[in-house]
Amino acid sequence: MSDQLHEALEMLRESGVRITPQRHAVLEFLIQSEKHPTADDIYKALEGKFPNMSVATVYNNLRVFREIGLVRELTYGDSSSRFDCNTSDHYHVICDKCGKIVDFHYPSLEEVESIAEQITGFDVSHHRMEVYGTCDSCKPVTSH
Amino acid sequence: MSDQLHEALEMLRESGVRITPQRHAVLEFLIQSEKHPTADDIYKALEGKFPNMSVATVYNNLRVFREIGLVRELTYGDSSSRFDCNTSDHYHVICDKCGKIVDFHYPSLEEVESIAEQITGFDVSHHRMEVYGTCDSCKPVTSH
DNA sequence: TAAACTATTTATAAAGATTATAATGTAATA
DNA sequence: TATTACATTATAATCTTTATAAATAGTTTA
Repeated sequence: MSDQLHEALEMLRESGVRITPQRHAVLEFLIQSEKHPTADDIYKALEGKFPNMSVATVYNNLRVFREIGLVRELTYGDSSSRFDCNTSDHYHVICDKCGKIVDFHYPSLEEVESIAEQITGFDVSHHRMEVYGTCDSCKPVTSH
Repeated sequence: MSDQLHEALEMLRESGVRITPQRHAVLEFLIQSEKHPTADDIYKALEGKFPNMSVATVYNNLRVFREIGLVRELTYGDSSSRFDCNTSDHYHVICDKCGKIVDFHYPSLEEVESIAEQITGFDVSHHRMEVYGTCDSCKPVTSH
């Protein structure tokens, strides 16, 4: 079992949240997934193991995880939210063509936050940023 | 009639798009609106003038405007898209409490784009960024 | 101008994602 | 064990957006 899963389970315990088989499975899938799955991705992936599991269970658990701070919900232009359990600071690069999402580390844009505070008078709490483009596999092949 | 509306109508003409009364009204509302309305906001705002107008018309026209490049569609965490006809480069600061959206000018983060290109191998086309926090009217009153 | 064609609107249905509800099941506690 | 609280399931409901088909209006062409 990965360290990350261990830590996550510990966080659940500390929050007084029961660790049910379904909850464990959703969490495990999220952590081992390199992608950033949608609720439906998770639901489909666990269909084999839990044939009777309800979509509502997936959504409920994702909400619990989000409230505890275990996962981040990513809302892009497309219809459904994606879930990311990598809570370390990072940004995402998203392919316009195939929707692939790649993590991308960059020093946090703290200056933007403080300038926004000065200009707008908001108490700034956080920001989000994504970069869009065409990934390697979607680039047109150059002809010679 | 505002210059911006004039320009927008000109762009529609050049694109060979008919300027119907409904289309004109949607565009006018978008331009005069300081907010960043949802499709439903627009629909409700024009109910008086066009009692028979269909929601589909609002969506259709917003799609047309977007395709021409007259408006930007903003997708945040909440359920529905918002539409912004300010096409000049700017970012948004969003209030976590009341949802207010304030425009905010900041030099474009071109460095981020080029670094993302180098790290990920994507052909980067654009990026998005929003800053979140609490606006002035939603700040708790400090007690002395 | 009349006919033909095209774009647009309307009304409605359908799709898709998410949330709410109620009943059932399961674990924790006294 | 009885009680309570939490979770899951199944299902319905909600909400946003898109699709479809019919009706309408505008444009083009003969």
